[in-house]
Amino acid sequence: MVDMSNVKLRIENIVASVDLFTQLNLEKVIEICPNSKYNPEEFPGIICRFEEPKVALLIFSSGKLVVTGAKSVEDIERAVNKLIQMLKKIGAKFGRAPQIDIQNMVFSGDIGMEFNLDAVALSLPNCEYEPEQFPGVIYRVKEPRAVILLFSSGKIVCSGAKSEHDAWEAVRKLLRELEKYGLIEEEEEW
Amino acid sequence: RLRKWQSRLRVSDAAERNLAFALSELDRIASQLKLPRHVEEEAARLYREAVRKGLIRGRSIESVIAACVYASCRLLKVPRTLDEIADISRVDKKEIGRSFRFIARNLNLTPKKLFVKPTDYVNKFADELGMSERVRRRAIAILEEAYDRGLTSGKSPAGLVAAALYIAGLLEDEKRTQREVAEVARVTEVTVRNRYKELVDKLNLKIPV
DNA sequence: ATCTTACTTTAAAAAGC
DNA sequence: GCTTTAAAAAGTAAGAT
Repeated sequence: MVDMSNVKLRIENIVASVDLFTQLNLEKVIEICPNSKYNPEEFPGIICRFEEPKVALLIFSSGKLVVTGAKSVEDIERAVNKLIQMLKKIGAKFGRAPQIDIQNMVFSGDIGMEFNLDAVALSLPNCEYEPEQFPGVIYRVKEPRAVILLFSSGKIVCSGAKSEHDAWEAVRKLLRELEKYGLIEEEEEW
Repeated sequence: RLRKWQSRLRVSDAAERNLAFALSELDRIASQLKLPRHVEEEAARLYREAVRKGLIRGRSIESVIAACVYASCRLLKVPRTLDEIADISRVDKKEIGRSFRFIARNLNLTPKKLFVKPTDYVNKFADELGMSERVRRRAIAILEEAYDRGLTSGKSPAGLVAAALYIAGLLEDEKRTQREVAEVARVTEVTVRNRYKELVDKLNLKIPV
């Protein structure tokens, strides 16, 4: 069993796609969104920012949304409900509850140990390490699908997971591989 | 029947034209960088393999050729910075880097195969700076100790070599300015300075004043 | 020289080019 | 493929002071 007791993960960002099941007139929507931007020439959606909960929303005429920057699923639900209340004042009708799908979760974390990334890159299969271009090792986990960036400090970034459980599973797989190739116990002998 | 034949001819025509363009671009880069023939040949081989595996889709021929040149240099241990290649390519460094990582992933060019010893970069930069064998040895010794002390992970190899040569130059009385080493290594003076500070501090190097 | 700001990498969706 | 959005990691870069 891989020891995960010293491993930490902290959620940094959640991205969700949402369907409100209502067509929207973006020209009208702009006027009720305080800090928003809408340039159909460069991007087809309204870019709107909420301060509470602190998220950014991309609003499309199809009634679909992308909500980013949230630190919890609850933040996303609150943001969507807040937007719905605003849209109701502008006359939008909602026949059914919005559908919210978590698409991506980004975590920052710490494995609690330093790494010699040259050694990791030499023995860990299917990893990328180009220190001239980026300081971390890039490791792709197939199942659950996620990508982990591993830095020499032992700090990590895990993205692509659709749940916290998947993120932990992905990190567990990375640790199993690191252990399998003898990259875990180092410390003194670099 | 005839139509099918013609379309096949057209397809092979386009493929040949693309290959001819790619190889002429490769020739141009190889001659400007004065690359040895075997490096150019390996780059051509990598490019044909990339085409065979359909890795060009969604990427420009020029970025893939530049990426193959860089990969070939790495595989054959002929030190060249990505910046040098980007200088003479129409594609920017970022795009070449992306294509390079993409073909490396798909042609099984592992970090191990692509690894170029810092020693090779020491010699390349020292050649350009006209520095002695004594300075090179000293720089390599500094780099080895830095590696053993865990000071190199995640850092730019070019920046580390530049700083090591700068320090070795000071220690062996063959000084080169930070600006000079930064220029050949294609990093900024600030990077040389940062690596220099860390190496001198953590390896307790005594720099003559 | 040092500071601040910004960009490199990862993931994913939205509608349209 | 690209466009836009958010956020972290650690390194490097650029422009200002």
